[in-house]
Amino acid sequence: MSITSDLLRGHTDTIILKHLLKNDSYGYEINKSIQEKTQGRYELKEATLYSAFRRLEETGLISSYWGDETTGARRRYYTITGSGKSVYSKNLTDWNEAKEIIDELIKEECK
Amino acid sequence: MSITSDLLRGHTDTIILKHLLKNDSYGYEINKSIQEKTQGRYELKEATLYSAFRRLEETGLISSYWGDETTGARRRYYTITGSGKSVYSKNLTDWNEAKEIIDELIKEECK
DNA sequence: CCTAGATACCTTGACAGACACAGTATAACG
DNA sequence: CGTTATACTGTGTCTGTCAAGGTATCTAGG
Repeated sequence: MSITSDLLRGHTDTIILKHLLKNDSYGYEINKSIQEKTQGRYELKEATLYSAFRRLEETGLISSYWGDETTGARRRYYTITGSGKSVYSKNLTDWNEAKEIIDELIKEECK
Repeated sequence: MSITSDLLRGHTDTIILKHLLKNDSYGYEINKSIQEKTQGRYELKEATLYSAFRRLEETGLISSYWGDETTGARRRYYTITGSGKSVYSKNLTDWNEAKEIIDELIKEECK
């Protein structure tokens, strides 16, 4: 991973929720998708990913079911809930605000 | 604080380093400055701030000295080191990259 | 047939940053 | 003389991330 994980910290849940907006998905696929989108600059570590699933399910933002694959490894699919969708929206808003604040606080003034 | 602290996590050091670029400063002043700049939307908790100072000093990014105030509470002033300046620059670069990655990963596609 | 690699998931334990809470001390103001 | 503002410090806790290990299935190559 090329960028420090602390900068991504706190975004894991939002990243997952975003991936589930379009359609149900499962851990491995979400992670592959993240790697492709970022050209390998970022990947969720498995432990991080699956512990995020647990957290999100416990707080009711996603729900899950086992896929009915007759072949290959089993997959646990996740669905975003209504509450998950509104948390996603709020996180997007928060992120836009945070971005501004951080920029303001760390950018060098030119004078 | 209006935004969740996890979004700011990892930026504390950079925020402090940035404040020390212009001139030496001390904890209380830095925090006041942050609150003013963000119109109270963000403040570093004292424990966070002072433990960051300790961390930064241990890793040689800043150095410190006691002010010679003859009146009022004592102040510990901090100075950014050369190494601190280059870490600051790197953090700025990292942040710009992280911003793009996060945006790409959490923004809803319109189709 | 056997093995390596890709797919897919899970658990445990440790770490580090942020914070709540508590404490210390000085000066100004009514 | 008590409150508020200034200014710093220490202890202990919480939470997200990750390293490291494990399980199981399918595919392709030798």
